[in-house]
Amino acid sequence: MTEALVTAVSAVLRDLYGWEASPELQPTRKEFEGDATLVVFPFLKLSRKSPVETANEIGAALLKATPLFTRFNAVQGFLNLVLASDQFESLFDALRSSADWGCWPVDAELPAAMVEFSSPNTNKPLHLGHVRNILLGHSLSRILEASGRKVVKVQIINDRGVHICKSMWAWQHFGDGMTPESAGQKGDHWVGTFYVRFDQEYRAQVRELMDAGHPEDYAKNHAPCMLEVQEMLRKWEDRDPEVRALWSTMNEWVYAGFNTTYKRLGIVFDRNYYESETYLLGKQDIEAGIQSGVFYRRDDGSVWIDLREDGLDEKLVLRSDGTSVYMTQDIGTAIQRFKDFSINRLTYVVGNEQDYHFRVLFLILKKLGYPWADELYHLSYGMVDLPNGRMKSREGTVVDADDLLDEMEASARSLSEELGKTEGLSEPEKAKLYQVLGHGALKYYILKVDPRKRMVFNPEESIDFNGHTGPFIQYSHARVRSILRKSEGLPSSWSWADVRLDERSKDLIQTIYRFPEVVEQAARTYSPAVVAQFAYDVAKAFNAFYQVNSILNAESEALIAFRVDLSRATASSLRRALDLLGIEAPERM
RNA sequence: GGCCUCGUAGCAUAAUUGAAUAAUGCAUCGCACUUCUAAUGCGACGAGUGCAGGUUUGAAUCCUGCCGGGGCUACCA
Repeated sequence: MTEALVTAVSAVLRDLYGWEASPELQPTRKEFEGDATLVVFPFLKLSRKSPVETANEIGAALLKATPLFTRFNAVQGFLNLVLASDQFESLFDALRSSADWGCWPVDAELPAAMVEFSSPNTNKPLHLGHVRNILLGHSLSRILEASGRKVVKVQIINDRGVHICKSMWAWQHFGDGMTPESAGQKGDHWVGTFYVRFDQEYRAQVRELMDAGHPEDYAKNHAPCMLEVQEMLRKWEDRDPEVRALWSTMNEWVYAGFNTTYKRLGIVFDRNYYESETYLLGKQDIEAGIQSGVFYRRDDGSVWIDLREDGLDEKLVLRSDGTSVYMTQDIGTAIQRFKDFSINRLTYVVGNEQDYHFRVLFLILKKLGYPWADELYHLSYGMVDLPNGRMKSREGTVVDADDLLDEMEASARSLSEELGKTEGLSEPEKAKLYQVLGHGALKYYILKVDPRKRMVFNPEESIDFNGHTGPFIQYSHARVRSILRKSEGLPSSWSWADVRLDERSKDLIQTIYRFPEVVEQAARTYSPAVVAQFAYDVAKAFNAFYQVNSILNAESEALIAFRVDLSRATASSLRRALDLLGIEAPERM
């Protein structure tokens, strides 16, 4: 709803009842006549009349006060207002006057917003869970940019610790000196096989020790391979050149693999943080915090914070031997980031199993007195389940990201060829199209769900191209573009004097008009799902319009020109909305 | 045990953060292509929102209890 409507309605409410708050106008449900609806229940105590009488009273006053409305009807406590046709005309004038309707100009003065996402470990390839994380992080970044912020995208790579030492140990023993190239494997997958190989070896050794009569605890702590891995970790920390060399070689393999997947998904980071460089951060901040009384040291030397007054527990921030825990490092890294960049906001895209961690982290930073602590946000997304339950690596049900993308592209190919839609395209064009469609299906399937909710990933539904899906929206876009291509050279001038709006056109205009509010809401609620819903609404509204209105064969030249303009606005809104989701909009499909 | 979270048609998701007869898609059944891409549109069928109370003019949304799923509860997060 436009400003004008809201101000007109509030003026009348002030006159009538002395009501000062801003009224809530909502779109009228389709089953009633009207475009905007005012809920009148809140005014009953002031009007001291029945809901219908009150609605009629307000409606009559509005008609008298403003030309914005032509009619109204009162149904129970709902006042349905019919907008004057010229209101839709000005909506359309507004939305097509802007070259990028829906995107707010970037405020260069404002510090950037940082978004951390993906943040993988370097011991195994990316899987479906990372995919949700990555898609959310990327889309959120785009949405924040569209809402007028500069954005800094970062990931923190967990490149050190026992996990990578396990892979290193296994490669030393079973790798035969082979590299991803010589093995013909993607680097992250290659390293991942050694992580798995280590686990097999470890379990065998534990079993052996137990068979020799040792208790389970002992066996787990004394398996030779595990002792060697721990020794390797110690050497890593002592910067042993040999260990460090192998470590960086294997991590490089992994990064090459990750980068291939990121590139495929269209993901770019502005800055990578590596734990090997940040894991010592935070200790000084803890010391400082002890001085200021935020933390306290126990007799054994460990350092804690007492959050019981805040409804949480006591939390360790430094071990008794002086080494860090994750919290220590996260405190230091957050502080570091505000030094590294001119930012005033930091969002972590991390699964909801870490809700507690982030509550504590943010609270600690607040207590340490950082003014930006209020601008930290944990976009806590739900786990991705498969139709038969949770992904379990031990049961081999983990969905690999690369495999998934392959399957999506293959499905797009077979479906498109079955429909015979790709005649005349070169093979590279086809490959590109199938990638765009397959990824579009996957991305939309994941992003249309509220990030906070746990979701079920059904492989069969995810490759669906009909209904509430990415390809449906892409298809709608392609159809509009096809019409626009054919409209080239036709007369393009028209005026409102020659055009009267039908209901479908009004719906379409009203839908597209919401774009800026949608972006604002998506940014405010950190929810790409809001944009996903909008894109679907636009596609549906256009298809409904298209079904009953001929565009290129409309009755008059003016009407053709108008409808072409409306189609153009539709296409660009669709393209931009999809772009905010990280989805490409093909010209034809 | 404590804390956090979720429970909406057969399935998957919505519901502008408290408003109208709970929306959309899939599935099922039916209708519409000599017309700008039918990967489309239109219609039918299908839930009263886990259960029981409460607050409110009004509750899927808020409160209480119970049932059920998930997460966290380590000097790992």
